[in-house]
Amino acid sequence: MSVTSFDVARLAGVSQATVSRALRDMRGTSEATRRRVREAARQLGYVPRQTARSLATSRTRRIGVVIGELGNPFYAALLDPLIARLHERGYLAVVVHDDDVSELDCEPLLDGSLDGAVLATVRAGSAAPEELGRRGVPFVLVNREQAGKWGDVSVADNRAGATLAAELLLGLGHRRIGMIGGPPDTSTARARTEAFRDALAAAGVALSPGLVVHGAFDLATGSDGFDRLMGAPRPPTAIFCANDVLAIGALHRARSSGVDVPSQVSVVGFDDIPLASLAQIGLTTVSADLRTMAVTAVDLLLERLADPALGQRRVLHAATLVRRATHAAAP
Amino acid sequence: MSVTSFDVARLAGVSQATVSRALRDMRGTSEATRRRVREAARQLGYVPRQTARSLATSRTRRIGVVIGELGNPFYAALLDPLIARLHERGYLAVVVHDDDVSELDCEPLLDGSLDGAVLATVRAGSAAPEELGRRGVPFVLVNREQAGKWGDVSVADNRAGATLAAELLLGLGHRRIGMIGGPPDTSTARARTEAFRDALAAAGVALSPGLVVHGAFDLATGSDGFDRLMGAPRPPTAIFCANDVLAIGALHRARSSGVDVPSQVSVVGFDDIPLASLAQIGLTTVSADLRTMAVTAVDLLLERLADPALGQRRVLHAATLVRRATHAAAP
DNA sequence: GTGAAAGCGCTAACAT
DNA sequence: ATGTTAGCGCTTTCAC
Repeated sequence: MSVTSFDVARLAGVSQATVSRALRDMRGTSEATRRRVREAARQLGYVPRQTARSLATSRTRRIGVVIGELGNPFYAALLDPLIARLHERGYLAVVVHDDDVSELDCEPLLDGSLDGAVLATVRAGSAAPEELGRRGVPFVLVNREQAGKWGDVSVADNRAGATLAAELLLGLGHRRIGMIGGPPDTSTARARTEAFRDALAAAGVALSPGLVVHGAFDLATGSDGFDRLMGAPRPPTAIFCANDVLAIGALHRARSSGVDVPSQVSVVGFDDIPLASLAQIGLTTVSADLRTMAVTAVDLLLERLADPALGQRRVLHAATLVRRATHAAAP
Repeated sequence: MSVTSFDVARLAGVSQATVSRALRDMRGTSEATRRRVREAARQLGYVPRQTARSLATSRTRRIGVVIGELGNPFYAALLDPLIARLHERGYLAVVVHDDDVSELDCEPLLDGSLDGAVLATVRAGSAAPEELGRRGVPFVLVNREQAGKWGDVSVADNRAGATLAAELLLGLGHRRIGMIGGPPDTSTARARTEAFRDALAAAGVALSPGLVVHGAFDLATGSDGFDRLMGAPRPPTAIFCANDVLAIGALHRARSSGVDVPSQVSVVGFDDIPLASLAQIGLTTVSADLRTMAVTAVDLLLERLADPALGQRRVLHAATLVRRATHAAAP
């Protein structure tokens, strides 16, 4: 078929094994033969077959990235630095689409075609971490986490972040506060909702059940949630959204229904995705530093590949408040 | 190491070859043994090694997707349906990052680890198409194209789209019109700019060189371009942007510099990325139907894998005008 | 420093 | 219908 290391060997007048060694600059090959081999390889346009190499070494230099719909700007914002970092460190990203509703098919992660995996969409009931752990596939959880004895973790300090949001709104004099939460089986939605509720409670403010809605982390949930909250008998003067996508959905509906933000109602998000900083949006939000979170996840995983004996690690990224244009004092 | 088809064979009391056949439901295996083999495989948690399979068959069920920074919402909007479609058809996407400035490293596309490639970022001088073509790696160009004797093509009808934009603005009475173009070595920027210029000329309106700026397809170029155009001695009353990202950058600057769109200046984009339809943006643009373009690209490629003798094909997707809130009659 | 040879775990052609 | 055997194209001992 196409050109193999045997062809290169023949042209260079050496054995196939020497070609293999020379091309990988292994010690135990003279500079002279290296040059001859390299020249022969160049002449023939030889590219080592990765599949053969993988079969022989059990390493593929490919990492699986399990992530949701990229139409969701949050996932796009997360995937970007993941891919960039993997690329920098000499790995290719194999994207495994997880629609976040049907159970993930783990087989592509277990068939030996990957050196490890980055899981960005685990839920409370996800089987993948347990499955990968038992089979010895190294992985890291990013963004969302799940208790378990395997896998490193790189997540935002969601509790601290939600507390910052609560303190901002309380400081602005808000007392009737609503929340648009995410899926309760995600660690992010859970931690953010609970910490926000706790922080309000600490100030003697209740997060009234009638002013809390839940749904998927998407624009529609944000829009509909905004409607529901503002349609309540006594609507809130501020809304905390469990992530930016929800918040942007809420702002969308605010605009189309003639509610002014922030004079009538404040809106605060979480994540600080790139969209949030667009002039037209100017969302006040909690920054989780997505880029650092992603880079850390990749680094944790690659360190583990280098040293499988490493203990389980969990990196919590500090959250900071980003004040833009969607918050104001309570009316 | 881990469990192989030999282990399954031993447990099921058959030969390894029979395991291979049974698990793939090949004709020439009795239903009884299939059941036994499947049961043994289940018991052992056997997953066929993809690398071994690939080495034996020269097929990997993986497609490379060469694409730019996903921080750019256009690429995210394009990658989403590409991945989804590949997934639907049983393929995994291996994302090969192309930073759009340094020369792409083709090796991952040539090392036999991919059945084919989708190229989304070709430029006039890109070597990849020629390289892949010569080596017999099937590929498809999506979004941007390049002349050449290999590879199928799935692109928008950029000329027709730009003509629609010109007609819209002319119809609104604009005569002093500016343009923010993209990189001149991309087929999209080129076709859109030229067709726009031609359409204006046909109406006796000149696209004055002083009112045309070029740059990368990013927000910064849109912002800076807007500044430059509006700072001209006689600023335009309408600006056509070669894509939505540029247009959103322009809108961003318009807002922060107190220029009202569309009463003072109209802005029209191209692509209709999801962002364009956000209420806060409401960009009037030309829809290229990204999703269909992506799905078509994948289908063209997979058809070619099934039948390599197929002639070269080029699918042009109709462009339509999407009227939102950034266009108005000339002041 | 280099060559010979034995795998890696499958698929597929060839027997039976 | 099933077993035997020969690859696929590398990496990696083990000799020399």
